[in-house]
Amino acid sequence: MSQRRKQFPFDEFEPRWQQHWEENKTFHAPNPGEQSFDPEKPKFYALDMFPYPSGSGLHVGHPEGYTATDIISRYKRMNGFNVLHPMGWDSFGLPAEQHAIKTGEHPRINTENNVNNFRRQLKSLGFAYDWDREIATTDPEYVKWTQWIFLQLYHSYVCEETGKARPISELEEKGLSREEIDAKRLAFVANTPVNWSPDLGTVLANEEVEEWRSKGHTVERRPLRQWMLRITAFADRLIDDLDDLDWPEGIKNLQRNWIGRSEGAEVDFTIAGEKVTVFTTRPDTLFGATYMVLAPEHPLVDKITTDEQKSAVEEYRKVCASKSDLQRTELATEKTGIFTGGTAINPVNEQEIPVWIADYVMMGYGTGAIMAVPAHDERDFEFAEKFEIPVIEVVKAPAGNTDTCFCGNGSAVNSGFLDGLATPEAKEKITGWLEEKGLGKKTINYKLRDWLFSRQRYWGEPFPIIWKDGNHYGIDESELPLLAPPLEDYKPTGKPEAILAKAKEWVELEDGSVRETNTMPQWAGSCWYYLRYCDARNENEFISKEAEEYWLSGNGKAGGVDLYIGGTEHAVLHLLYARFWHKVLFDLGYLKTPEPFHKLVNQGLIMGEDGQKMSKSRGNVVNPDEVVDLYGADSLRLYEMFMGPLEQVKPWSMKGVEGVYRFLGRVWRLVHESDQEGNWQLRSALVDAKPDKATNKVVHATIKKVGEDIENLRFNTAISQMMECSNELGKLEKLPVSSVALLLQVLNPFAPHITEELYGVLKKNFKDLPDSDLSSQTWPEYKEAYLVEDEIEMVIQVNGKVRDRMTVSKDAPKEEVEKLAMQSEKAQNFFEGNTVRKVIVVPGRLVNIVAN
RNA sequence: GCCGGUGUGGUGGAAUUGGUAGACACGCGGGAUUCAAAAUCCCGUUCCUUCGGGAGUGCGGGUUCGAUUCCCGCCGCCGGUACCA
Repeated sequence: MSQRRKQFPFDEFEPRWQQHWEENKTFHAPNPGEQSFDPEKPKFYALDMFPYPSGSGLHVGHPEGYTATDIISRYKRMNGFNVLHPMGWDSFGLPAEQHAIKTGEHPRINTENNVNNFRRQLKSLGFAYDWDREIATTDPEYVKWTQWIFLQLYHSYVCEETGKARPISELEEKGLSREEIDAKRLAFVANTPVNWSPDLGTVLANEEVEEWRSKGHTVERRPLRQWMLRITAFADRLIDDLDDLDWPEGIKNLQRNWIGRSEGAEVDFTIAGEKVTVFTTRPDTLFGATYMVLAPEHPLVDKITTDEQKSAVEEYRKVCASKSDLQRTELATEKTGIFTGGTAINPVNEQEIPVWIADYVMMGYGTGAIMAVPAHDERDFEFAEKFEIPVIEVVKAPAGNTDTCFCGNGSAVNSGFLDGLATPEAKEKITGWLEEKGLGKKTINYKLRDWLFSRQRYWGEPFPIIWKDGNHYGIDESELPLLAPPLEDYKPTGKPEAILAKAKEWVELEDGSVRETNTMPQWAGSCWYYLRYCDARNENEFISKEAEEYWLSGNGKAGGVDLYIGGTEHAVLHLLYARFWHKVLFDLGYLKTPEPFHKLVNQGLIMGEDGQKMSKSRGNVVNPDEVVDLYGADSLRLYEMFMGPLEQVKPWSMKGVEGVYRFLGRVWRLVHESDQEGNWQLRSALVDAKPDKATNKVVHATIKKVGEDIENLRFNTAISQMMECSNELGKLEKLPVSSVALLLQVLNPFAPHITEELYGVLKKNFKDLPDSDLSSQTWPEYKEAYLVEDEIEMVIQVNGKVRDRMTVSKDAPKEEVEKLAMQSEKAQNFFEGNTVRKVIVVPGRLVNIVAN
């Protein structure tokens, strides 16, 4: 292939056009206040999930989503929108730090090298980014505002009445004590069991544990003093507001499940005179509770265990403690547990039931204790079977149900005053009864935990916090950004102590106070980057009011980003965290929309040519540089979009790239032909003449379809339509220039280089064409009149099977169409001798003759 | 187990307010051009067939004049998630 002559000189003109766009700032999006800003223009904000600039550079998965937003952006621009289409770098991260550990070199250097490589690669693909807005989360100016937003969280609490974030100063005015205030902050310090990874030298958020475990790192639980963000205070809003977003239903569900809201009741049992509260979603089954289970770690276990059970209980607790959470769930093929010897009193009927401990009850969810109703809970049922505990039916299943353990809604039985009530009513009644007697209350539980926000790493934003006399204080805004000092040695301390503790001079301040040494997780920067793009160079605010109002206006929609494209891997973490921060800033009055991203689209993974996930170890990774080198940027862009539907998983194929490359070659040869020496010259078939009917039809059908397909993100079918169009134009002996120009114009968002180049050739030779680049022309309008045909082909079916075809006038009345169909000899062969029962005429499509 | 997605030629895929299944490409076969090749252009390409036709969109039913599309019941694959009480 490398020996082969190129079908068109992409290596010459692609870099030239890229330079042209850069020098002319063609894709600069003016902000309010700029001279070229036009307040009349509607805005469109198309956002890509910014990449982590890894050392290995871009792979072909990156440009999939980027090309999609690029096509939309160019298309919207041509339709008169002021388009915000930015790019930046999520540049904090562990690999740069590990590089620093190995080399002793500051991670900033490695990060910058990687960013430079990524930028070079992206520019070589001709994306219409406004590079004036480029940001990196590691830039000191960016860190400044990340820390500033943290301080907003630190200085805020959630008002219980309104559920909204409010400034801490309100609590001070009310005269709350330091402790009381600290207990309400959105950013707070907690001494809780955390996920500590010795070999990573840091703690992890619950959400991150699985990812790192799967990469082979160990994670253990231990209590540590950590910074947390009170995301649980926003749980309901994070669920409810999903309804207003145009997101894939699957992603919304993932978030709902992650937050895991469940309504139920807390019920107080009594064990040895002590109150023990359990959480249940089925308070209506209280009469069927035949035993109780505590989590092995439950603090009451020691107290209630009888002497004869003591050693067995100790033994069991030890086994549980040695298992990680993962093993505990993975090995859960069979229920295990131990009787404590103690009993609990069921508040509803004063009955004594045995108390067990078992590892299927988790200390971290609900209250760490459950009432077990084996008749109506599969886990309890399995456990009761194994340990021969009585099973009492308290919910009558609807007729016909054959479940051995019925867990659905039915009507209450064996339940005293609840008998006969349907499950929902029974729930309500028993909850009311419990509340009346002071034995329990209605509660909502969430799986979502508060966000563990501190890390012990070097390459992250330091907390803008100092400690004095055991209290923490936010530093003054004027001291931002607070950057970490360079270190001699970036190795983790090995202890659960942050690396920054090594920088004694930086940590210890003159007045005796010390700096917080933890840093923020990588998520911090990506929580608000879409805001910064709107006003990337603002030195006084994280975003100006004017920029915010213009770019992030939802225009009636919940979120200001009009289109956000990226991978599913961020379905929960990034998208949940960013929504959380956005809501805090919204409550505090800095933002006008309650949600960040109105429309979200997930691009499907691009697999290797072998159908496997691309990975270095499999050796099936395709580097875009290689593709650009062989076929050019336009071919890569076009192929990425032609592969299949954007959201679908699909395998890479170099043969497929060659296919679209050949198509672009044919487009090139609509305008050029080769002379004797093999040089390209203007094609002699090109004429400055009016197109005929058929040509107009295909060209205008293409304008229509491509426009509609872009709006619906169906790029693959848009491209096949353009292929058909160019195939048709290629057959013409006299090719009207205006038709070629129209094809180039609709192809431009997909393949911007070759189309601009060819249009440049055309306009030089045909002076009637508009004298400007395609990128500054408006999207062409199609003429409906060209699309309709006078004569149409209709199918003749007999009993639903195609037997013949006929050509009729488009205005032919039904009766005439039917008559013509009945006259078809081919059709007659199939219904001869049978009775014609009816004839169905679908105008413009077919006639079906039903006969038997 | 639960949630979401998906199943169409040798391959990627197209077609859904129910109306010609396989658009557009890839691959393959044949031809033109060439000393030859590459590139290019043209033709063919779901399967079976006694050449009349018949079958066909994961499988089995149903609704309908007509189902890839709607309904019921299964199966496979991909992704996520899991003793959450």
